[in-house]
Formats: sequence, C-alpha cells, structure tokens
Amino acid sequence: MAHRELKDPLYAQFARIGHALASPVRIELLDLLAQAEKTVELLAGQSATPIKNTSAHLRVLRQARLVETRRRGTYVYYRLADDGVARLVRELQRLGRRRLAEVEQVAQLYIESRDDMVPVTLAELRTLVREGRVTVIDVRPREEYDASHIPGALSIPVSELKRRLIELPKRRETIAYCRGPYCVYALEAVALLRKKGFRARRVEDGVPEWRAAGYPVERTLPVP
Amino acid sequence: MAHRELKDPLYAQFARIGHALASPVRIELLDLLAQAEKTVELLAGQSATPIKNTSAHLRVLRQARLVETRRRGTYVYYRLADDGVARLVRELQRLGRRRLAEVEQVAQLYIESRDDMVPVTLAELRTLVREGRVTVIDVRPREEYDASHIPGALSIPVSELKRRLIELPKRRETIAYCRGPYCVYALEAVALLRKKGFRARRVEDGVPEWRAAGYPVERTLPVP
DNA sequence: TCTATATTCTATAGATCACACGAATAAGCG
DNA sequence: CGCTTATTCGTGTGATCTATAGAATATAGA
Repeated sequence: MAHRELKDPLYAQFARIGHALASPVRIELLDLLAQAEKTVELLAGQSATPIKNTSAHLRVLRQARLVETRRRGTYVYYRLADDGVARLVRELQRLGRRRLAEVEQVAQLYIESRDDMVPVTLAELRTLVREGRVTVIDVRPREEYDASHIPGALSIPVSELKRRLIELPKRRETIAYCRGPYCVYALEAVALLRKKGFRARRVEDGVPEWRAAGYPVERTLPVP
Repeated sequence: MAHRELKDPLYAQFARIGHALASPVRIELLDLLAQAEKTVELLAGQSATPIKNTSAHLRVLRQARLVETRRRGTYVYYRLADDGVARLVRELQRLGRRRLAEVEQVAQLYIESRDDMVPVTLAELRTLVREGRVTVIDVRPREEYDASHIPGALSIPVSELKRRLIELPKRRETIAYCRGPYCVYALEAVALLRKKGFRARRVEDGVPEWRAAGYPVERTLPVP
C-alpha cells in the first residue's frame, strides 16, 4: 500500500494547478485571458485589481504553467499556455453552477432579472448566421474581437453602441454576444437596442465556448 | 467597467472549488473516490494520511460540494457529488501532465522504467474484449470492482494474484487494469505474470476514463 | 546617456491553512 | 444503559499565502 515515492511528488504537482485556481482574482484573470492575450495593465483594469496585485497573481499562474508571456516593447503580454486551461476553467465554472446554489442565485439575480427573454444557444446562433437572417454583433472590446470572433460578426463594443446604431438594420433581428455566460456587455447591449426599438436577443455563451464546440473562428490581424 | 457586485461573489464561489483542489491530499482523495465510495478509514489508509487529517480534508471537499456523504451503521461513506468532479480532476491531471515537466519526469521514472511495453489503450481493449481473445483482470481491491468494472473483467486484486494464477489460461494473453494512469497495481500484476511465464500487458487508463469514453460498465451488487 | 513607462522583485504585516491533540457525537451491541 | 467503534469538532502552533508599498529592472525614445 505504499508507492508514496510516485504519488507524493505527483499529487504535489497536480496541487500546483489547484492552488493556481484557488483565488477569485486568478480565475477571473484566466477568464479574461480566454478572450485574448492582454497586458498586465489591461488585466488589472478589467479585473479591478491593483497592478501590483495583478502582477503577483500572474506570477502564480505562470509558476503553475497556466499562462505564458511575451514581451512587446515595454509591455508584457500574457496569454493562456494551453487550450486545456480554458477547458479546465470552463469545467470548473460549470461544476460550480451545478453544485453551488450561490452561483445560480447570484446569476439569476443579476442576469435573468434584466433579460426575460431566453438567450440564443450557440447551435441556434450557428443556424441563424448560416441562414443570414440576423445581424450578429460582438460587443466586447475591439482587441478581443480582433483576437478571435464568430465569423460574420460585426465589432461594436458596447461603449460605442449608442452612436453606431445607424449601422444596424432595424428590420432584421440583432444578436449580441460577449465574453460568456457571466459577462454583462451583451445584456447591456440588448437593453439599449430594445429601448431604441430594435428586436434584439443575446447569446448565452461566448467565443471560448464557440471554439470549444468545434465551430470555426476568425481573427482580424495575424499575430505579429 | 464595474459589475463587481456580480463578479466578486461569482468568482469567490468558483474559487471555493479551486481551493478544494489546492491540496495534494485532497486531489488524491478525489481520485480514490472516483473508483468507488469509501469510508474515512479506508481513504486514510489508501492515501497514507492520518484519519483526523483525512476527515478534515474531506470536510473541505464537502464544503465545496465536491463530495457527499451517507451514513451506514457507524461508518460514513464518502462519494463524489457529481460526474463533473471526476471530469474536472481528470482534466486537471491531463493538463498537469502536458504542462508540468515534473509530472512527466516522475511518471516516466516510476512507470515506464518498469514496463517497457506499450500499454493497451481503452479503444484497443474494447476491441480485444469483444473479440474474446484476451483475459481481462481487474487488479483493484474488490470493493472497487464491485462498484463498477469493465464488463467481462475478472476481479483478482493484486494482493491475491500470486495464489490465483491457476485461474488464468496461459495460452491467451492477460490484460490487467487498475485505477488509472498513475496507479501501479496493473504494473505489478504484469511484472508478476511475465515472471511466471504469462503473456501480459497493462491498460493505460482505468474505469473512470472508460466511463468517460462512453463505454458501459458493470456493477456487482445493487446499491442498498 | 538620460528619462519615462511598464512591470517585476523584495519585504512585511495580517490572514489562512495543515496538522496534531483531546474532547465530543453518533450509531450499534451487549 | 453503558461500552465500543467511527468520525467529527474545537483549539493551538508553525508554516504558508495575500495584499501592498518601496526599490529595482527592462525597454523605448530623446
């Protein structure tokens, strides 16, 4: 019943990854990096965390080999080290939603109270896109759209939506998507669009889930 | 750029699961529970951890809703709360193997140095079983076999193998499987069998992976 | 070379954790 | 009811982790 010389070092290694996932900030950083590679500064801003803390957390993630860096000028860009990282984080969140009543509760309170319509699934979206019967808008920041987006989608960051409404045909329904199930940009976009008299719905998932489902993505610029 | 009242509680919840995965002992306990439900005492013995520590770690796992308990007489049985838990742990370990050089190194040192033959994959095993050309033995403890095993497999715990060699036909090849890629029972079984003149190989994965691949399993006794 | 900017390193106080120990439950059995 | 066994709870200690502030480093541009 021994073999501890195999198991002890082995599980110690696996726990390195577990430890990397043990902080709310780090999970959020991984979520953000699942959208696109980003600088420390951007990550700090988008996660509402001081830069120094962000840097420290990124160091933990790098030590667990979940992220990698590349330097470009004075900026350091962080990116996920492996597709499996996004998969792991997604699996963790799905499990959390199923098992932790608090997740479901918070999500319902915040999201479902603002959008009473049933969100579009990725499979439905794919059909709608193929039939060309809807306008799909990507309301994330432009860099994330550039890094990878659903083919045929228009980039209209939620911050620009109000002054770019002219670009959207009123006859066709508008479908908005953002980062994923817990991102509120699409929610805000849909609310604004409806107020302005558009027919609009949001997608329940984001690009990482779209990719995970095996659907193709487009990127705007080649990686330099 | 706010929405912190959604994101903060949400990521705090997800981090509960991450925190549960942050300890080597807890990952090992989840691995053991992926085989079958077990008592605290058994888990303590199989993980070489004092009972009190085991109990404390199980409490953390229960607080993260990854395991559930049921009482049966004076024993408390722990089991995984959801199939997603085994999936998550498997994904974590696969990522660890790909990303952490130390894992590959330890595994090679301990496992591949003892078995120079290429292990059988689950898909190959399925074909071999269907064609009935091999004897498949499950060398895990009997309780784990009872809880779920590959159809057609014989239960011969590695501790009993030596005195039960007569049950195995020498003409046909024997295929041994155990808990998974980092379990050494099958390794030991194969080594013993070859020494005694049998043709033998081991399977690279275990029952959890077999189930995850969508193949059917058998259980010996109905759950009371 | 000097300056500005982005990021990391270093150090530290406070919080949290693992573990060990004794006491407390909880269920079965005589 | 008391006794036994299995498990959990409460607590203290040493170790580890987090947040954060100040110093240090790396790069681009003047």
